[in-house]
Amino acid sequence: MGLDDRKLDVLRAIVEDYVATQEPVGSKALVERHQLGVSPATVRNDMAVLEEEGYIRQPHTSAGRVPTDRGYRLFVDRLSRVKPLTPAERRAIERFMIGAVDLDDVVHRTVRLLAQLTRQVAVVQYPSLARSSVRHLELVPISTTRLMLVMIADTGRVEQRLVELPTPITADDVTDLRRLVNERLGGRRLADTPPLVQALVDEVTPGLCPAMTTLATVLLETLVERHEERIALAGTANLTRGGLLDFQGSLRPILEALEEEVILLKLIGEVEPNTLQVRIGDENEIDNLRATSVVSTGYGPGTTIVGGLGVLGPTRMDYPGTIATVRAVARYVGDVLAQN
Amino acid sequence: MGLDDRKLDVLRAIVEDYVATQEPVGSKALVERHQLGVSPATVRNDMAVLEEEGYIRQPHTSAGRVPTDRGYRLFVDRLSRVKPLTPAERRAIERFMIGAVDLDDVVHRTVRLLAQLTRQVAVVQYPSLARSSVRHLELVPISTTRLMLVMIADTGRVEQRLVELPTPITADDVTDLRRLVNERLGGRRLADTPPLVQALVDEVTPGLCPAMTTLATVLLETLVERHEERIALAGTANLTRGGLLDFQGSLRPILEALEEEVILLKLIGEVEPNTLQVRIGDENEIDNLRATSVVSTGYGPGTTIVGGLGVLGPTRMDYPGTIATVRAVARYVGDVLAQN
DNA sequence: CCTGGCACTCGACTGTAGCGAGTGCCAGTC
DNA sequence: GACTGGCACTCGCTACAGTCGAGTGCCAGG
Repeated sequence: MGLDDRKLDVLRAIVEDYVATQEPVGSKALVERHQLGVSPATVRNDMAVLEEEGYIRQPHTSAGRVPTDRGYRLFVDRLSRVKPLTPAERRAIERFMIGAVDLDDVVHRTVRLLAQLTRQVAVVQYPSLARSSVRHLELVPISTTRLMLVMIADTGRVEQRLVELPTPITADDVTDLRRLVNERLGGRRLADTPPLVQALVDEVTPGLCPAMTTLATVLLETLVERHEERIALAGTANLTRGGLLDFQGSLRPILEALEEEVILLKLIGEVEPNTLQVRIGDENEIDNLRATSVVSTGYGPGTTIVGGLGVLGPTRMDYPGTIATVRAVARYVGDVLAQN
Repeated sequence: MGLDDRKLDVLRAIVEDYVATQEPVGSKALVERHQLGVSPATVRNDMAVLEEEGYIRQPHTSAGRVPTDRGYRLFVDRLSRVKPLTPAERRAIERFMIGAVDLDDVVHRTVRLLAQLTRQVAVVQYPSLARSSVRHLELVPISTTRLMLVMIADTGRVEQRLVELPTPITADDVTDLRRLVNERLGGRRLADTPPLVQALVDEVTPGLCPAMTTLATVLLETLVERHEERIALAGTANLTRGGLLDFQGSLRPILEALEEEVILLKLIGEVEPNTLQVRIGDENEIDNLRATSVVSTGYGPGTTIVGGLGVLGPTRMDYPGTIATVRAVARYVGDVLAQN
């Protein structure tokens, strides 16, 4: 397909104008607002080609052009120029993180910051347990047949769970158990623990066996299998910007999708190192989100990745700006985590 | 003001029909659908009086009547008949809680259950720390100058916070500190701890004094003053039911309000024992929520109250049903908590 | 005090007409 | 061969007039 430079310029201009005005853009307006150096008629010819190739379309016969998902894709891949953050934005990012006291706090601040800067819906995954190591396991006796199991991961996450023991247990037993599980599991990656946990049961003195078995079950179940992932969300109110013009008036499916943790995880959880993903409209696998775009990336201390974060908005979004912000915030959060 | 029984019947009929159909209700339709035993003309006269008194109003001159906030208020206070839960609802509530493994789980399940049953936005406050007692304080050494402080409350809540020590500390020191804080604070209501924490600093051996001071600061700051309250939210998608007819098309302010924890707390956090609150439209103090009603109550094991829960929806809501559901769910959650 | 009847109001809907932004095409120019 | 100006055409949007009907208020009579 012969898309010469000018046609690409035209596409870029269309995307930029449409994103800015939210209105179909016509040939005349285009030459007025951009230095294309040609007449409207020429632009119209280019537009006809772009439309044939599926990069833009006309909402109605007598309206201007609007980019298609494919058009946005081309724009993102080849046409968008990097948009550096403004000093104000940089300052906002830095100021925002000062005084974060724990992981919860960091995550909450991050998600709000992202929502505010991009003026879109922001999603931040807590550091994934699957990518964490055990820093410490604490057993707190609640009663003789009840323990509170607290796991502290190296990423700062803390998970707890009540353990109902089949037989009573003494304080000394608890100390033994605590030492044992920490010896064997401490420092290990959570993903590697299942076989080790199994082994623990065989290793324990007969008297502690029932307790250890229960404990092992809980460990495996809670920390490895079940809702191991947590997610924070902010900025849903931003969906209503653009007064229902985006999303053809129905926020419903989007809000529904955003309530499902599983879906959110799919959106931002599957990240490759050093990658920033942009999923535009139809490229999203979730039907409810076919009218939205998602910009996501991974974050973590240094070069490792412990979780994902991103934003979701109308396909008509400011891609260069959003991409720059998401990338910057991810990097910054990584730095904050590295300090701990 | 002379509102005889029939006028009240008329008001009730208007509220019920309007809630069901979402359309202004006229005199003719009213006599057809309810056994009022009088003619439309009579009903019209009654309506005129009700309108004068401010209980109903006409959207346009030639339309039917719609209840005002004041009308709903009267309806809720004096006219609504108790609507018992359906067996299906009872079953849903019970089935929902089976297998809840910890407090987080209980809260999440509850909020989703509420949203599902009432088809509205549901809000559940975690058991308030202010109303909790300290069950156990755990100090986990992360490095020689870092401790993880974990507080376990009797309500099941677990809060953690990283403590950055000014001077290194030995494992034995940690043991001493742990014993000391638990001795003095264990079993105490969190609200009563501040003076005790202060006293702790003076009581410690000189070598531990700097560490204890820092620890005390963190304790006071995190556990008593700062974001001590947590909140879970679900069902925002339900705001879009009724296709933008409620809320005159602008979800914006509502979504914005729902993102503010402080606001949510105001909505459901201030509860008297054994009370169920209904705030209708204008009765809400928050401007953004003037078009909504909130039904909330407290919950807790036995007769004590540890937190609030409730739902938020359009003023045009099924009050009897919502009230019954909120009450039932609150009671049920209390029972679940009592078991722990 | 209730009722049937009647005139009236006014929003919702329909159909028509004019406007204008935007297009596609074509003949002419560099 | 690529670009341009001109022109006819399309079609959504707005305004306006007309009709319909649900619903009302009022009044006279039972």
